[in-house]
Amino acid sequence: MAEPEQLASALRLLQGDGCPLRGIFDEATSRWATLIMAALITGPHRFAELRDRLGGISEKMLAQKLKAMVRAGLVARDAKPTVPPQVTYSLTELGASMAGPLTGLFRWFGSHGDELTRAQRAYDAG
Amino acid sequence: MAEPEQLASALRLLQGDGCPLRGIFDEATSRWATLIMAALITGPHRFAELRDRLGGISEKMLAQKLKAMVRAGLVARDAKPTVPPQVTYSLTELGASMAGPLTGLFRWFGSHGDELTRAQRAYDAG
DNA sequence: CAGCATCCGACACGATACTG
DNA sequence: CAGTATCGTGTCGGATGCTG
Repeated sequence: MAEPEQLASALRLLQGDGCPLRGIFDEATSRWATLIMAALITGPHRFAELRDRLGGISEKMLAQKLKAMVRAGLVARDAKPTVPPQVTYSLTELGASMAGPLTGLFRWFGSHGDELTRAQRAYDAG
Repeated sequence: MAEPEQLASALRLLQGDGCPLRGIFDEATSRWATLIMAALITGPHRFAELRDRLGGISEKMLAQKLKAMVRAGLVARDAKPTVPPQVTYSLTELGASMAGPLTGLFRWFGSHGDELTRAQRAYDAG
């Protein structure tokens, strides 16, 4: 197969033999994290903006996921000490570097969405 | 920002206003699905091979996820009517086309894993 | 060997109410 | 506005045992 060794190493790490990356990977590719990343790719956003842009996420989950992503070094939190508080979230350099591969995935879904839904409908029909 | 329109459409779809793609996206990027895709990128595999390669997945989840991925048209199931049964899973053409963007993500994790764990450790220390 | 059925615990997630 | 606290529930996901 001769995959590039970087991929091979990623695969090995993902097999889960107590590797710490596995947890981070699960978190970073979890349901909301990818969508939050997508929302932040276009630039910094405030808490309420993210909540509105995402569609269906609860404030609890949003706060929780954002905290985890800050912890993973993907997202930067910038809180201005004003009243009312004004908190802005943005991608860190690390997060921005992940954005590239991620938008690849998003674009793929954008262009193959029809095939997916058609395949699924065909399967259900058969 | 001027993101390519394909990405914009993907983002719009992902906002979840009753869009059917959202469900498929959640499924395809769910915990095990990405890992199963990764395992299948290197070629067809049998059930037990996948179970062993994945590390930590239960047979129930594997069967369940494989079925969902077959339904989404990402994976092909080839069952030989022998005794004992011999079932091989492989990527469909659609699945293979998703593999590209996906390996991009995997490679990113392969090369930025250290930064992630370091960032997390630094956060926990602070 | 493949994989379905059943049971059950853990926790992901949402709704609501409350605080600085 | 940006969270935190608390509670309730559904789903995720593992362990075990059984079938073709």
